[in-house]
Amino acid sequence: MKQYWLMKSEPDEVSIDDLMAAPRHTMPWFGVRNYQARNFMRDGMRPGDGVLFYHSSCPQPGVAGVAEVASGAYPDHSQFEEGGKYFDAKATQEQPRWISVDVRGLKKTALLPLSEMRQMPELEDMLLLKKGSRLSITPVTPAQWKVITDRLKA
DNA sequence: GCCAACGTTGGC
DNA sequence: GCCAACGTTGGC
Repeated sequence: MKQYWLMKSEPDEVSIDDLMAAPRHTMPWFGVRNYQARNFMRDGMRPGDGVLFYHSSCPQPGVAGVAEVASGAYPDHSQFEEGGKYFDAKATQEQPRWISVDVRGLKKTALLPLSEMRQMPELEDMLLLKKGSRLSITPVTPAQWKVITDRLKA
C-alpha cells in the first residue's frame, strides 16, 4: 500500500531546484538526526511512496514540489564523515545509527505557502501544522495528499 | 533575533 | 528512572 510523506528541507541546503537538477532528479536524503524521523524512513517508507517536498527555515516556507521515495533505507554516509556537519562519533560501519533513502523529484510546483495550508480546513489535522511540530519527516494521509496535490495543480 | 516547543544528555 | 539543563528547530 502506497504511503505519503512530507519531507522538510532548507532550500539553502537542498532546494527543489537542486533536486530537479540532480542526475535522474535523485538525491540521497541525508542528515536526519532525529529518531522518530529516522524510524519513519526505516520502517514506513517504501520505494514509490509519495513525497511532498517542503521548504523550511526560509522566507517562504511551504510545499515546493512533489517527489517519490526511490530506494530502500541504507546507512547515511554523512554520519561517518569526520569533521563534517553530520558526523556522529557513536556510529560505526558495523552499527550505523542513521539512515538515508533516495528521493526522486517528480516536479517543481508553484509554492503552496504554509500560511495557506493553515487556512485549509481539510488540513487541520496535518502533523506539520500541529503546534510545536518540528519533525523533518511526517506521514501524510491519502486524503491530505489529494487535497494538497489537487491544490498544487490548480 | 526572539522564543515556544521539543529532544537529548547526564548527574543523581 | 527522574528531571534540570542545554541544544535544536523553525516560524515569525
